[in-house]
Amino acid sequence: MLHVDLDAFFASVEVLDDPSLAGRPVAVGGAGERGVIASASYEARRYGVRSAMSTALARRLCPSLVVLPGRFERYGEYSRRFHGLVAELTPVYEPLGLDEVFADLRSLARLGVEPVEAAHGLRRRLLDELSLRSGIGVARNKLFAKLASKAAKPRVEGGRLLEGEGVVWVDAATEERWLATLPVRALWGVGPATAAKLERLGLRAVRDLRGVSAATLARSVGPSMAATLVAFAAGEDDREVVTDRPLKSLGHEETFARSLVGREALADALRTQAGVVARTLRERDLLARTLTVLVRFDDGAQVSRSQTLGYGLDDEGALVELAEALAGSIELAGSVRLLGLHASGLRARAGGGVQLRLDLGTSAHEGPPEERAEARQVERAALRDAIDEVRRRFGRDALATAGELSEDGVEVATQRGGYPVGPEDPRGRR
DNA sequence: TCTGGGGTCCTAGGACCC
DNA sequence: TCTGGGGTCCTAGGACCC
Repeated sequence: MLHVDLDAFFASVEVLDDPSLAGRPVAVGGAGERGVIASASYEARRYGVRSAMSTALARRLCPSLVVLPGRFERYGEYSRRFHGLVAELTPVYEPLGLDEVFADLRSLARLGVEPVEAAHGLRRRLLDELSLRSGIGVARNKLFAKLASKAAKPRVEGGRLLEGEGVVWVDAATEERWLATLPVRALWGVGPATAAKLERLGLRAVRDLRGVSAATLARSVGPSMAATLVAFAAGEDDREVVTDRPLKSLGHEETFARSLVGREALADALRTQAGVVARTLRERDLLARTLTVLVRFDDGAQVSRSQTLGYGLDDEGALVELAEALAGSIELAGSVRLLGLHASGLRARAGGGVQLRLDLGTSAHEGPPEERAEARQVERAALRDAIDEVRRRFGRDALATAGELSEDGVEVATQRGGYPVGPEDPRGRR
């Protein structure tokens, strides 16, 4: 098993696109008061800047830090090229996020290819062809490969940057001894909460987990995590490389620089988010059967409301309607720091088209509420497809819905017999 | 001046079906 | 009239990953 982890990926892409940043402490993340660092160059890490740290703290540690907003489409381009190089090695690979991948080299090994040599070759190509540095772990399973890639990376000690080995191979003789000394927190799936529970049982190192029964662990961390811990502590990990994982949910959430007060502000933000989620669904030809609205208040309390329908949605109007109903069932216990909208229960929109109802002659639908809602949804889907097609051919601004116009603060045209058309339009819009 | 935004998986309780 | 046990699906919340 191979695990490849790109060094400081987002920050590295920014430096590649703007060489004047080379050698300077660079971070990608939110710049505002509530911003968080997503990626930091090693120059920044020398000052103690780390990902997941608040930007405010990072700036205190490193006043010269260059903080850049994320350009995720650009990172996606680099990520696809990264995956392309891995794919030339083997088709049996599994991305984790944009900057990591597992690859199963067993079939390659049967052909006589040395996994460690393959790892060195891949690392060389990433550097030569994409100018990206990486750490690669080679081991018996995912657990050790991931631990090994971490060990292969550069690290900061006492403000000094130490070069990594680049490729680390964990062999059968050393893996057991090495694993025993690691803190439980190093294991996949053990975060702050689980580590604290284990600490209360007096379990700090992986070695401590050995000899503890799954039943004992399960009382603290649940049956699933207990089974995982027992296996990992023994160095066992039977997780396979899964080459195509279907997307299970997608969403959009936003932490506001200034918390929202009142239902009106919440509804406005929700409409914007429904637009983003609807567009993403349509871009990927997906329908969502479940919608979830998530609210976090200023005091940190978090509440969610979700509903599952008997049919899938991808239309902005329908998403807005449902999202507003869900948000309406949340008691506003203060100002809203974060608002999120998530779509799940995803399925492919068959053939890029929509099954029309045969009795869809007019919009005066009859029948039970759910059927009427479904009929409206089908109509909207057809309308939305037409709008998407017009915009694809003539540009995003070629056409706007009344809803979008009123959000812009532009007078809606119905009162005037039509929306103004032509270059003489005082608003400068066609 | 505490902590973002993209996701996955697990748990527990309730409704419902056979 | 009261009842078991197997199962699925939904909802809400939490932990974790990058």
